[in-house]
Amino acid sequence: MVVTLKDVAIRAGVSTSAVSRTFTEGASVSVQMRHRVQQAANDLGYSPNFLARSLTTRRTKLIGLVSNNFHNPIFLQVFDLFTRNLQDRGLRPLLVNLSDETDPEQSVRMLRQYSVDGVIVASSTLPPGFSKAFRDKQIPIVNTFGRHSRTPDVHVVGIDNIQAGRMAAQALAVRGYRSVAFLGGPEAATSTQDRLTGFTAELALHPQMRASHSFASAYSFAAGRAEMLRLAGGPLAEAYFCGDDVLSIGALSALQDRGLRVPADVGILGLNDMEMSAWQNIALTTIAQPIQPIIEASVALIADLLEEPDRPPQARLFACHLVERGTLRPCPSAA
Amino acid sequence: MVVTLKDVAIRAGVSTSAVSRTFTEGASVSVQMRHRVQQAANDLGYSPNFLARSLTTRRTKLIGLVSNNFHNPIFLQVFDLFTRNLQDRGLRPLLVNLSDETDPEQSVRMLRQYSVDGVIVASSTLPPGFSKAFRDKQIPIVNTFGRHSRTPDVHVVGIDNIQAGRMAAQALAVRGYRSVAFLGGPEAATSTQDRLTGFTAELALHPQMRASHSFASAYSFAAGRAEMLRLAGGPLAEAYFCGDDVLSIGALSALQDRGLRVPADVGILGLNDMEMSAWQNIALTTIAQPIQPIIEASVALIADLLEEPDRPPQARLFACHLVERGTLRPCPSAA
DNA sequence: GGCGTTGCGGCAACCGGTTGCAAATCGGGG
DNA sequence: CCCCGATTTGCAACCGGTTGCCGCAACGCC
Repeated sequence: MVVTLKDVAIRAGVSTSAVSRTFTEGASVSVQMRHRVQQAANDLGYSPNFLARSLTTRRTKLIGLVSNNFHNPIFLQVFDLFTRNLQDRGLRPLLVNLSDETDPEQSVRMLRQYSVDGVIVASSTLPPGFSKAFRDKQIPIVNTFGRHSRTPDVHVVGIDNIQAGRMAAQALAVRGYRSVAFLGGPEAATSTQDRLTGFTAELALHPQMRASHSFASAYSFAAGRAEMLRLAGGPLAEAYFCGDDVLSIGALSALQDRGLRVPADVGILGLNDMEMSAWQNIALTTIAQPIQPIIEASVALIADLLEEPDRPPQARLFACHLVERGTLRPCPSAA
Repeated sequence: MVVTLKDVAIRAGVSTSAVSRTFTEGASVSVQMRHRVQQAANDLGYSPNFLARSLTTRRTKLIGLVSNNFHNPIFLQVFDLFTRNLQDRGLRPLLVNLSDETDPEQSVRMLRQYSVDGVIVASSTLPPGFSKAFRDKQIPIVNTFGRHSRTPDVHVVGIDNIQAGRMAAQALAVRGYRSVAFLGGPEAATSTQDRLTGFTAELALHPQMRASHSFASAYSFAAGRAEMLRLAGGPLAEAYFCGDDVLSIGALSALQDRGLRVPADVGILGLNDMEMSAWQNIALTTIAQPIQPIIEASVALIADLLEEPDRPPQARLFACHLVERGTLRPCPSAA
């Protein structure tokens, strides 16, 4: 049914080694032999079985791509970029949905059973023990969008969330807002904590500003909207730095419901710059994560780790920048 | 380094067959033996290598998940549902990004090289010849969101786009719109063609209605916006049935720019009911595809095909329903 | 012509499992 | 106690490849 190495060998009248070698980069075969084998292989429509090959080479070129957030629209771009970049290097993403119900342990075992060459976790909330399980088995792992740390226990690629928090505070300060607030994502997420830390630290340098904070239950539209509706029951701040774009848009919708105008009555600042934030009927002012460079770096890193697995864990961080649209009042210095 | 079957066999003092059998469903092993082996396996932290196993069983439990649209936000839900449903059945999605640049032929070969048990193509624009390549190799394939046909050459799960087009026309007719238009996706997409066909056919039953149509260059916000901006250069219809939600939102943004109010000045009807359409600051009236049932059925179908590959190709279609929100004027009968 | 290199190709073992078959074991009935 | 059938276990071949090692032939050189 399916054409194997042996079939090709028989048809070409050579040994199986010869066939194997013509399909192996840099193996010692003469041009004539290679030609003859390729002829036979073409006739039969042969192509080598990667899985059988992996048994001896110990390389599957499979990369586990793990995410636990399939609701934030930003992840569509993320998947697009990951798959393209991996494919360009001849690597194949084995997608794992690590939603709340699924047991991390089990995913770890599963990925090992498929002999993945490496794992990319695209999440700002890596389950504890997850990375360790892979390190113990010498499987390269990269945590994209992970937590910044000077001494990470796993390779991290992403942004410095503390710095992003500071940038948000500065953006609000320079626009003359006096009372501001942080509307964060889930309190337990490290990204939320870090952004708040940076935000608060920077505001401490501006004693004239009053700050407060609260948390949404998830990085989602519904959660952002619910939290802003709750806040609108009392006195509002002049501007809100939301933990994420999708939260921001939820908040915008709540404000709109309450008859408040943005940015005239309340300012909103997001973080991520997902595609929808640029939609003209949303026009969210936001702090952009450079997603493309982050993902390119992640894939480059995992590819390097396949060659050199013992490189010590390191955090590779990219700078954010503010994208000015229509949800904060203009910067006086620009005016 | 890595624990193998043989290691377990030695530690338990039994043959490798015995070990293999304790890890095989329904194999003939005594309870004592199973116990003894499991003990040894636990001590060593052994779990079987799926890829090596697949060599003899000819089952990898890998399913190729192919998409060529990573820009339509609806696909985030699609991926979420696919991965969960596949995982629940012990199947693993090997993700393939079949973007414009990538050669379909190559993807086919790649998937064969990884010995996928089956392939799901989540696309309304399956590249020609794609399905044939798999059928020739006896690899089960399901085309989710594929084209309806009474005699499909591949299993299709999705909606009847012609019917959906009719439903759109009815929805506009019953709301008393007299001049309507179809703002479709790319003209070459079968989904676009079918929706237009149904739309036109239904309107033929309403001689008092005037209809026209045009196409956006892609199923994207930018394309929808650009096309509506172009249309707004001339006289507009009273209502537009857009090929897709993301097009609709682009169109909404264009109308807003032109100072037109929806639904007071122009009506917009989408198709898909993606998450963002329900966002209160968008509130798109749209025809909902029952995505969850479609994907559940797709996964169930591919699972069945693994057992019974020769089942003749069939189209499994689900009914759509209208979701009333804020972009069409109310239905007089409801008033 | 003899000899040392060099390059190429085949043999056979191996990667980590599964499985048909036959041998070993066990229990029960006569 | 023996025989028979059912159950359990081990042997060895096999899945589809790769690769270390050795032999062979061709080549260049003296």
